[in-house]
Amino acid sequence: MATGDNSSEKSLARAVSILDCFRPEQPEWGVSEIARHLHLSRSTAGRLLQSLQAQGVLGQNTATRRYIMGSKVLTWSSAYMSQLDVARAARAALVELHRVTCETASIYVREGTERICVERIESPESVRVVVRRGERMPLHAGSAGKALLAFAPEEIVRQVLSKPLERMTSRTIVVRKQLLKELEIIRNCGYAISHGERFEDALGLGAPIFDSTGRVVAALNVAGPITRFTDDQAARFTPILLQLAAQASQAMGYRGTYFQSILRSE
Amino acid sequence: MATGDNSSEKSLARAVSILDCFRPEQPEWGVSEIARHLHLSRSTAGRLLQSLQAQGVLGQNTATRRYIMGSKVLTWSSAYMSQLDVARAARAALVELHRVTCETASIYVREGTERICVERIESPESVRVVVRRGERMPLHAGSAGKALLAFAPEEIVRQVLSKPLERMTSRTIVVRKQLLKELEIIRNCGYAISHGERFEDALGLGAPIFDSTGRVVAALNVAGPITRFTDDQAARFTPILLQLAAQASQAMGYRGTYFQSILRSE
DNA sequence: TCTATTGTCCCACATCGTGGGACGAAGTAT
DNA sequence: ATACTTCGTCCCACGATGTGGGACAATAGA
Repeated sequence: MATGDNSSEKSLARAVSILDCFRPEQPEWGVSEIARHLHLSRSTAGRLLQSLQAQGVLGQNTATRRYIMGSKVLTWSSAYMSQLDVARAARAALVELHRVTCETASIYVREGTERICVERIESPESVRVVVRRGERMPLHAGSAGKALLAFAPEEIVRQVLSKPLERMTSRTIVVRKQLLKELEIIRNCGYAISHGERFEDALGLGAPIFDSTGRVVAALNVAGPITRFTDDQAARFTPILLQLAAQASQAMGYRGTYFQSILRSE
Repeated sequence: MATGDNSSEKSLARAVSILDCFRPEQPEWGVSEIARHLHLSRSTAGRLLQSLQAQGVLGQNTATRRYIMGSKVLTWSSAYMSQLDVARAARAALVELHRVTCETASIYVREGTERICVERIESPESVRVVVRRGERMPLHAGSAGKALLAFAPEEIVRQVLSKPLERMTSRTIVVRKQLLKELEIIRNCGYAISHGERFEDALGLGAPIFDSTGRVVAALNVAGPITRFTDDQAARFTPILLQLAAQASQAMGYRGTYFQSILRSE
């Protein structure tokens, strides 16, 4: 997956792997640095970087001559977002969830056996859960991940279980049987709760968003530090979360009665 | 600018122009469609699209075989954002501005003689100002644009004035002298106001954010439909906007007294 | 049903990308 | 200050790599 040499275009593949080097942890790269990192000659690395800059994909710190991401990728990502109508449909719910809870609220979609944060509003508090748009996380850890997994096709659950469940914190569920039981509970409750399974010391709530065909297309999530986001708070927010997930599902064209049956039984 | 054939890499340039086709207005493309649009042979277009998909840059609607943006661009854009520490420093201000006003709040940075929306929280209302991350707009129209321009280097002002000022709405300032006078006023007030200059029927407020060297690095903006966002409201929100711009500037390392002098004189 | 258009595959050709090496500039240690 | 390393860029000959035409089956539309 790291070196997908499946494609024929070599220079293109290299350009992509160059772009992949630019990450929040290290947003700036020099020519030789890239060359070393990707085992390229400096000529090649330099020329590719120049080309990418000429195309506006990369920018350059004129002082240090080091390269940084360019603003073009923002435009691309907005194209991605608009095609993902989940994000559009769920945005109102996201804003409302954030307004009510004042905690970090986010939306995840599943891609294969991972989930990706496609939108998020962070808590204004200085101690908060931080997630970045585009960040990938596992499905088995964290409320949003479990919510996605609980309603995913069986095939996906099988794939997730076929590999060892990576431990993210001391409370991550790593026992297969326990995870399956948890997914069952989630299907009954309509939401998932995570006590520090993904981030130590954080509590998270997650609920599925369905589309018109009844498939899960996303998970709505809110998470905060346990010092502030207590179980009492979580209990208060749960019906709101479900209400908003129902509303977002409706916006996606969902006409089923899953949420009604859950909310009635509460 | 459309066909930057400055770069040597041909396939790379083509790949980039393919990616540029994916826009919110048309997020899905077929092979032949792309080939026609960019005057490529179907073989070439198809192969490039396949490669881009293999790299994870594009996705594919398996039913229609048409291509869409892939989630990788989200990761790239988060690298761009993190390198832009403006966004980080100003996020708290953005959230607060949105919370207080319940209108669409956004952050713009200048790039050449344009501005780009790098972050935004949309109003939960159904009638609202809509801007997309990565969207480019002119500097002379709209509150955030004028705020950026008012504090930009003279060279930039000259460049903006050297071309005709494009009319975006009936109220856009298109007379050079009038724009210069407006910029003067903005420097005195510390903020810019736009009555439908960029979007017809919208009112916007914009304030500059400075960094440690005293240069403007961004503009903080809030905008809403005039039916709801009246002049009275604007007057109430102005000191808050200035306060938040001051706070964001401080987070960027600004130690000047510009905002104090403005806020004192109010 | 027939027809037009789609996406994919194959292949010969030459264009385009490649890496080695040389160069001056900038930074670092002595 | 000098010597040394490391930086980004440039040049160039070689050949790997990307190219477009055409054929193909599959699909969509009439």
